[in-house]
Order: sequence, then structure tokens, then C-alpha cells
Amino acid sequence: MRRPTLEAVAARAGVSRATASRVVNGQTTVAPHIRDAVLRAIDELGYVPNSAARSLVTQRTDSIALVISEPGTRVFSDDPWFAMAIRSASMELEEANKQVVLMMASNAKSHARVERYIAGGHVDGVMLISMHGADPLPAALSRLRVPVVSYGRPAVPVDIPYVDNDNVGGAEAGVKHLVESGRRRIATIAGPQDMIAGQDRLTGYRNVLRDSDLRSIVAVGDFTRESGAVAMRQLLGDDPSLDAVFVANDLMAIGALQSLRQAGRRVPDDVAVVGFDDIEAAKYTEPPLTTLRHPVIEQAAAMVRLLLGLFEGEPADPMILPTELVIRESA
Amino acid sequence: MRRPTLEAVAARAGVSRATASRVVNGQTTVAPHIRDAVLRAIDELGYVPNSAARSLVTQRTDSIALVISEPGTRVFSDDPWFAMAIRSASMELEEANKQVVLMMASNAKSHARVERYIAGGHVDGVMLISMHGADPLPAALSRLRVPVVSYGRPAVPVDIPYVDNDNVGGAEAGVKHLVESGRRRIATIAGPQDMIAGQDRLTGYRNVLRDSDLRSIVAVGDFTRESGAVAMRQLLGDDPSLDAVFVANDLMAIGALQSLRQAGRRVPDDVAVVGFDDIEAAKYTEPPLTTLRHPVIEQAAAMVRLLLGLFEGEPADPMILPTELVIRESA
DNA sequence: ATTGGATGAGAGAGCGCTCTCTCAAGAGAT
DNA sequence: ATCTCTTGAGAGAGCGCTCTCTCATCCAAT
Repeated sequence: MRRPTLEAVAARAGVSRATASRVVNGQTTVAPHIRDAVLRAIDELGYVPNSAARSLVTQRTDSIALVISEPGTRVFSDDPWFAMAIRSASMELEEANKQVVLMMASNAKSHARVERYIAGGHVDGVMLISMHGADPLPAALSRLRVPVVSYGRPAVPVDIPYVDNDNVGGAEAGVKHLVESGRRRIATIAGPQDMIAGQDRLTGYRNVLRDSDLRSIVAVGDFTRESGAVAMRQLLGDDPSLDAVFVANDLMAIGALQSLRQAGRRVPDDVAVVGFDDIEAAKYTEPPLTTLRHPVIEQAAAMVRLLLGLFEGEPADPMILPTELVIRESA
Repeated sequence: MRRPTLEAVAARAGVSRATASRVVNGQTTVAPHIRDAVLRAIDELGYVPNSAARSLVTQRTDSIALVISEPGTRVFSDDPWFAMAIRSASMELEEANKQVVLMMASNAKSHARVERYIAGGHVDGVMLISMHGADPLPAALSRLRVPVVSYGRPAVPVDIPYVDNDNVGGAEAGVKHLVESGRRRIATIAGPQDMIAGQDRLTGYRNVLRDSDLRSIVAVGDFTRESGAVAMRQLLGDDPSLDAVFVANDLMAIGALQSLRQAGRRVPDDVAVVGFDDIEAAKYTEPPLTTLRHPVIEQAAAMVRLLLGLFEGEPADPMILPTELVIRESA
């Protein structure tokens, strides 16, 4: 009752194992009638190649690790971002007939696990999703001589090609929009400063304010709704006269909207709000959120292509994808 | 420059390959000093076992397929649900030293792919996330003689153990809450009726209304915000005097809140709203949403334990986890 | 001193596949 | 008719590991 082997197929088709293998692997040097006989045998026996045996000899596994290097709690908390990236990357990889092995690297223990696994040659390549500056994983993986690409620019300069969106440029566009609509006291709720996206979006904010010599007012959150609400209350306390806030992601912007509502401020009349990410929920806030859209789906797909290109020996240059200001009612 | 093999380790430690294998696999029949010598060799060479070779002989792969059988667009759209389930299951499996192979079965083509892959013996077991009644995959997989567990009760009665939450009971509790707070015209926005969760939650609603002889008013959505908004407008048109609505999930409830706001109805004064799922966003709506919490994380973890139990030959009984009414301001 | 277990370690088969090497057969050129 | 060249198919090694079988060694019991 075990699964049929290539040997069995060959026997049934009356050919050698080598010939059966040729047919399975689509080589053209097989005469049509023999080819048909083998295919019939495969069909009749329900033969499926044993991948362990195959990858033992080919040294390929046709699978790719998708490593998510974040504290587990944050990963999927509520930010649709990760999920979309995973879905997109995963579908793109399936298209290329690669298996996706999902790995969470949430702490030192799992980091070690991941490294061991990758070092063990279980996968042909690695897609790394890591947004933390202090993350040792990008450096560790780049030492492993396995093709690695990263979603998001690695904080430490390390020789890994990556795909990222233009956080600085996006933030600049958002803040400029506020300046141009006449706002004078523009605060920001920045993201965590140990994350590249958090840093870059703050940089964008600062760039614009510097040029227009407005004063910067900064509170820092951690990309969760709750932290956005807290930061907004703090900003209102610091400077009750603020008339706009650029929030480093939509989730925090949603929290900020709640605090503004509780403080009796009308949006956008009293305070304009601009978010970042354009998550689905941004359309359903009260009022709907003006925000910066970046193409997560395309970005993940681009990352996959980058990795597949690496296999082909193509040069791997980082890609920066543009963001787009989506104007709704909040600013 | 290839990876060291067990042979190399054995040679360096001055023992046979068999003994080295014993040490690697933690067998106790090895004398301590020999054991140490082997471990030292492993360390010095940076030896990592080749999993292809290992699973070729052991017939185990130590990996589990996590199959998501949904149209791709819906999967991660914005519902945090899938993502949480994946994260939880994935972490639980890593704990048990199993690899997670993520597979999207979004159409007929990928269904075939998944079946082939599973049939190919690439994985030791399957965790299936499928919420669609018409899905042929549960039946197909159960034929494959591979241990399979399902997240959510399979629509077709098929011999697969599953973990689900008490959708009927939860809906009953939600609607009862509305009845008990004096609401008389209680509508519902049901989920898609080709999904078990959609059906069961509607059943719960009907059960309660039947007992309290109130009239049922039903609109059907597809679990997205947008469909919730549309359904709510429709309900208001059908019966302008409705004073409560039980919505089959929070995402649709958010859409419904938006429509109610646009129609000038106050929540909960004019219309009470109860959702289902208790997603994070439910806390941040205006007003915060009364809803039914079900423990996605625990549910996914339970599913993993169910599967691991199957490997040990334990009996696999379906599990139904209870839901909890979370009362906030919307009802 | 002889026997009889334990105990620890090695030899070697074999998991299912790919791929190189070899060779047979037929086609075309001389 | 002979030789070369192409084409198609088989033989067999070997990928890295596990695991059974076998055997050597040591110690206690006779």
C-alpha cells in the first residue's frame, strides 16, 4: 500500500527507469509511442514523484522560505499589511511552482530555528519581511550564501536586494498637501523609530517643515490604533492650537480620529488628518481618511520577481516603488 | 564548498556513520566520550542534516500544509481573521518542530496543485481552512489518506475532524441581547449563505426571533464592509422603523454603521447594532461595537493539537468553542 | 575457566530519484 | 558495402541518510 515509484511506472510501461524519468521531466529525446506508454502507466498507477528523492539528487527543493521577523504579537495584530504581502508573495510564488514555507521569527529562539533551517538547505531562497532596525536576521542570512531578498530596506546596510516603497517621498507629499491647504500648525504622530518606515516617514515630515519654516510637533506611536489615540491626546495637550496632523500609518490615524472626536475637534474643519498606507479601513472612518497609498500587492510581487531573477543570475537592484496621495475628506 | 555530510562528521570524530547518526538523533546507546567527540565534530564542521535524505528514508517530512481554500481576493482582503488564524497555527506548529507550508487554493487550477502536492507525500498532515460549502477540497483531501483537520465545520459531511466556534449559539446570544434590551424590530445582515458561518449565524438569529415571535427582516451580505453598507441601506428602505440590527460579522457592521450615519440614524438610540467576531476595529468604531468574541487564536491552536493528536493515533473529535458577548456602546 | 547476556559500535542495504555514460539501431555520406 | 553521425534507450552510480543486522567487548554468573 505504498506509493508507486518510478521503477513501477517503468516496469508497467516496459521501459527502463531512466526513460520513465525522461518522460516525467519532459525531455524530448523520447519516441512518441514510448512516451505515451509511460504517461499511461503514470496515469494508471497514480504516480507522483517523490520530492525528497528528487531534491536529494538535484540539490534543489523548489521551496522558498517566507520569513517574518517581527514580534509575533505585532505581526498580524490587525494591520492588513502583512497579510496582504504574504498573500501576494505566496500567489506569485505558486505561479512559479515554488512552495512557500512560512516562518515566524519572533524571538531569539525562533531566530536560531530559522537560521538553522535555512542553513540546512531546506529552501532555495529566502524572502525576508523585517521592518526592525535592530534585527540581526538580515545580516545573518546574507552570510548563509542563500539567495535572499527583503521586503523593506534593511536597516543595517547589508548586501541584500530589497523592494520598498518611497516612505520619505510619500510623507513629504502628505505634509505638503497639508501646507498647501493652508494649515499652519502641523503635528505628526510618528511610527516607532526602530523601524525604517517609522524613521523615513518622520524624515519626510521634517523635510517639508524645514523648507516651509513651520514648527514641528512630534509624538511617537508604535503603529497601533491605541498608540495613535494616546499620541493624539498628548499632542492636543502639548499644542491645543494645532490644525493638522500627519500620522505615519492609517491604524494610528484611526486612533487619532477617535481622540479628536473625544476632544470635541471636528475633522477636517478644526484639525486635518493625513494617514499613510491606505488600508481598506481608511475608507470607512468618520470622516474617510486622506492617506498615502502604496502598492503592497505589487511590492510583494516585485520582491518575488527579484528573487526568481536572482536564481537566474540576474543583477538584483533594490526597487523603490512610488506612493500616491489619496484625498478623501479628512484633509 | 558543499555542505558537510554525516560521513564527514563521522570521519572527523573517528567513528562510523552509524554512530554519528545515533548521536545526531539523540540515541542513548553511545558512550559519553564518543558522543562528545561527535558533537565536537558536528560543531566544528557546522554540520546540518540533509532533510531530503532523511525524509527519503524515514518517510516523514516534518512539515504540515496549511491550505487556505478561498478565492484569493477574499482571503486576506481586510478581515484580520485569516491572518490571526495563520499566525496562531503557524506558531503552534513551530513549537512542535513542524514546518508550515502555506498553500492558497483559490481556483480550480490551484486546487489541483494542492491535491497533487499533498498526494505527493510532501507533508505529514494538512490543516484546511475552508469556509465554503461548495468547496470540493475537504472531500478530496479526506480521500488521500493523509491526516487532515479543518478550521470550521466542513459543509459536506466528511470524515474530517474540525474545530469551530459556536456560531449558532453566539448569534442567539447577540439577538437575545437585543430582545432583552427592548428592541422590537430586529433586522439582520446575514453572511453569504454558501458559507457555514453565514448559515449558522442566520440560523441563530431565526431561532431567537421564532421563540419571541418577532418578525425577521433579512438582508444578505458577503462579509465585506461594502456589502454591509449596501445591506443596511436596503434594510432601512424595507423597514424604516427597524430599531436594531444583528450583523453577521464586524466588518459588515462597520459598513452598516456608516450607512446608518449617512441616513441620520443615531446608534444606539435609534438603532442598536450587534456585530460578530470582535475584531480589533470593533473597539474603534463610532460608537464602539457590541459584538460576539470568539477565540481565533485558541481555535487555531486547538486545531494544531488536534492534528498532532492524530499523528499519535488519538481519537479526533470535533471541537466547538464557545463565544462571548462583548457589550460596548452600539447595543 | 567457560558461558551468557548486556552493551556499544560498525557494515551495508536501501529509500526513490537524476544523470552521465554507454551502446544499439538506423540514416545518410562516401 | 563501409563508415560516420545522429537519435533513442538502458545500465548503474550515487545523492545523504536511517536502521537492521552483525559482531566485538566486557562483566557477572556458573
